[in-house]
Formats: sequence, structure tokens, C-alpha cells
Amino acid sequence: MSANKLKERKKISCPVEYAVSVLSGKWKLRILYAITKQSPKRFKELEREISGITPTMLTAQLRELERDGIIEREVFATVPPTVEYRLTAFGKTTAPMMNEIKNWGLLLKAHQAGNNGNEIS
Amino acid sequence: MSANKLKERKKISCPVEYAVSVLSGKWKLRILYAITKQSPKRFKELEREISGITPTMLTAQLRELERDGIIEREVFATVPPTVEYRLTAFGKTTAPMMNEIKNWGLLLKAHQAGNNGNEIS
DNA sequence: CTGGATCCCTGAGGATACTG
DNA sequence: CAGTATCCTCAGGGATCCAG
Repeated sequence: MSANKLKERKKISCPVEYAVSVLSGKWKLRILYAITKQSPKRFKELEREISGITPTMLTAQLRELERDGIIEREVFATVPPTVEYRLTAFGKTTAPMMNEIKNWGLLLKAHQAGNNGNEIS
Repeated sequence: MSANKLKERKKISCPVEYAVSVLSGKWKLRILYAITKQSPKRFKELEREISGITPTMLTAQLRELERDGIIEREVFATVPPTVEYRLTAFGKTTAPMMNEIKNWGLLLKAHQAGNNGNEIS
């Protein structure tokens, strides 16, 4: 997200839009969900857990989450390098929301399964 | 969202990713939030409430929400035309999630206000 | 292992004009 | 009022290569 976008964000009044401005991004919620489930988490663990993501994108989205104060990064001077990501105190406030999103995802899936024998029709 | 994307959706296992696949789109959550707060809602009311959206985009996103079984559309043969949008029974299951998203948006805003006298630094 | 730096591309999003 | 039809832009996302 550009610096310009950051300035735009300050003008937002709608709380939902405000939340979206921080959570949008193809992988943000999945990353957040993965770290919420188990923390801390290493870079490689995240990469494995979030199928389809590339290291480049993972890095980019992690940086934004970090910049927004939701996660923090700890580097260990080991060989090979180790980096752990965990929720900040503020990041933990996303837990109820993440939980509801997960629950609704499950509801949605069940609902669609109910509606769709649409392979046939 | 293309028909191809719909097929892709069936492969998704992660509930969060599944929810995101339906809710992603720049205006989806704001539309949903607006209809959740007060239902039914007319096209023009939505357009007014969601600042920045164009009629074209509003239509497109409403169609997707309708196709996904979250909202429904009722047309009245009046002059001028009237169209009302409301949550479906399933759409109402988004309420707890929407509420948490809104709450977190408020938290986030308060949090950033706390961190940022960064105009000066 | 954990990324940074580049370049490229697609499709979501937007602008405009028109209509029942 | 509530859309549809077109066309076009641009930035988010991805691929690739390189490095501490």
C-alpha cells in the first residue's frame, strides 16, 4: 500500500471501510488467521500453511500487517536464519472478528453445499 | 467474478479463504453493512450512503451478492422505478461477523489515533 | 531460510454514454 | 430511478533473479 493510500485512510469515517482498508489484500486474512491459530509462526510455516502464496507476496503482506501494528517480527541470528511472527497486543483484538469470519465461512460452505446439486441442472 | 472463479471456489478448504472469496470486492462489505443496518434499502439510498461508489459498481457488486444468496432484490412497477434490496435468511447470518468487523474498525481507529502524532516526527 | 529488487501482466475497478 | 453497454486505466499481484 502506497504512502498516498495511508493519507487517504485518515479521511475514512465508516468503521467497516476503515477495517477493510487495513485487511484488504488477497492474503491478509489468511495470514492473520494462520498466526491467530498458532503463534509465533515462522516464515516457512506460513508459506506452507497458506497454499498458493509466493514468498514475495508473503513478505509484502507481512510487512503491511507489521506496519499497521497487527503483527511483530522477531529475528534470530541462527544459521539458517529464523524469523518468527506473532500478534501484537493490538493484533490480538482481531481474534473475535477472525473467529466470526471463520464461522461464517463454515456456514457459507454448508449453505452452498445445500443449494448445489447444480452440477446436474 | 467470472464463472471460472466460481469453479475455483469449490476447491477451497480454508473457511476464511472461503468467506473471503465471497466478500472480497472493494465495496462488498460496505454494501452489506449498509443493508444490515437498515433493510430494505433502495438503490439510491445505497448510492448515497456509500460515498464514492458509482452506480455501475454498485450494480455489479449487488448482483454478485445476490447471486451468492446473501441479498435479494425486489422490483416495484412504479413510476419512477423502485427497487429494494434486503438480506436473505442466509444473509442475516452475516450479522455477527459484520458487527465484529465494525467493532474492530472502531478499535483500529482509536488505536491509530493513539499512535499517531506522526505528523510531527 | 528469509527475504529484497525488478519487471510484467491481468482483471477489478472506474468513466462515460445511453435507456426502459 | 435504476440500471446496461463499452471502453480503458492502473495498481495489486505474480514471476524471476539475486543475496545475507
